[in-house]
Amino acid sequence: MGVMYYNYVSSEVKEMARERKYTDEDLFQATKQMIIADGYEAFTFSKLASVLNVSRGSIYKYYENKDELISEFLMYEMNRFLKKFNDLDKSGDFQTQFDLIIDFIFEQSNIHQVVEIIPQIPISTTKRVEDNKSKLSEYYVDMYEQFQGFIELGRQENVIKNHIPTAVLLGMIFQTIAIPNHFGIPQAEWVSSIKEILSHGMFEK
Amino acid sequence: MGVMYYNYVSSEVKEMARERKYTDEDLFQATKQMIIADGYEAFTFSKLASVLNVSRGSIYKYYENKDELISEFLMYEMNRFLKKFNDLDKSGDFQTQFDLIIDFIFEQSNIHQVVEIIPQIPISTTKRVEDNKSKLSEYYVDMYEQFQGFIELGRQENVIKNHIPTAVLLGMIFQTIAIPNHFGIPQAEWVSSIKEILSHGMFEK
DNA sequence: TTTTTAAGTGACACTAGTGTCACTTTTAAT
DNA sequence: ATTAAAAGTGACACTAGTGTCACTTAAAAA
Repeated sequence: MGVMYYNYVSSEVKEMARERKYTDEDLFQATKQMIIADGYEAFTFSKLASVLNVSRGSIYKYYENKDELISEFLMYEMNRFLKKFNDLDKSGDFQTQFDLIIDFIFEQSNIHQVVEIIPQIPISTTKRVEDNKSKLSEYYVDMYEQFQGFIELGRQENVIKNHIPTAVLLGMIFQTIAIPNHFGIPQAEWVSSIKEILSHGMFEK
Repeated sequence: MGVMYYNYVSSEVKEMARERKYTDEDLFQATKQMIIADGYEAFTFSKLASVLNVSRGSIYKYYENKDELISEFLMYEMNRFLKKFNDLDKSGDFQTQFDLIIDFIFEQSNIHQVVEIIPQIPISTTKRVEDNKSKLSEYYVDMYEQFQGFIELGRQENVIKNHIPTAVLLGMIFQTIAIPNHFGIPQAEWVSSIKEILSHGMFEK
């Protein structure tokens, strides 16, 4: 079963005990920063506890270990991403949606670094971690299918070249958001250049 | 300066002592596998020693610590890559070179994961590491300039769109080689699809 | 055969992180 | 005020890795 949070709503709960020093959001936020900065291996309970200004022991009240915490964090992030994605306006034609989706992916650009963590979680001893891992791969398939539908629309409208496999198209779109902008080109120019290349290539016709 | 290797050639050396159990190439090869598989943080002398079937202590004969070993490994890899790159035929027109270079980068696709390690080496206490880090950034600039020259050629021949910044073009080219081919599309189709998108985009004209 | 010397070993003391748990603190309900 | 119970703490025993060093081994040269 799950942990009983301070804001848990249930007729069973008669007492609330003391207030928490940090919310799940605080914890996931800190986790995200740490994982984006230094990756999965460098993440430790010790560092997390010191960022949150709590004792390391208190985190064990909610998560048995690092893998469990990170798998819960990934669930939270994936959920958040998919919810926002589903809220996008799907009514326009392909060109409109293409713009909307590329802009959205750039906005959510760290989802890339987050998703890359999934395969790094080792085979776990605890059920909660294994459950989360299988749910995460479902989410991944869900996301892939959404994007596949989008590509399908492009093919139907004869905007997208039919001989290029969907996997390549989606791979390109997702990978390009991770290009490091070392030279600090302004975001607007950066995004529009990438849209231009994805749409019509680098070459003059 | 440096360590005296078993195959060191010098009039000073009168005796060779025992043969080494592993060459630098063995060591760098193992290091590469480990870093590509699990990243910088997960790399330990303990694991490396057990892969090489030697005692951990013997590695300290050649490298003071992990940072030093990895910085030496990166020097070796960068050197190897740049040498091969310089050997490419630079005589053809832009289209010919474009094909040659994309194919080459795909062949050397793990250079990407290797180069990404550079900024992860922390500020070091030892001179050898700091020297290597500054040499590595020189190599990086060198590499960047080579590719810049290539883009320049494309612009002169009016093949490449002039309004797209070089940083975006190079970023695109380098990033696309890292797209994971999850669905196992045959290499030839994969590469030609990516070339097609880079050159003329995903859209029908 | 003996000597020299680099290569390699494994034990030692050390550090950073883990997971646990008896204990203290805080709060809401009685 | 008292009490129940979750939140939080810090000390403990443990594990995995680090860096060092006196020692053993092997091979080339004398």
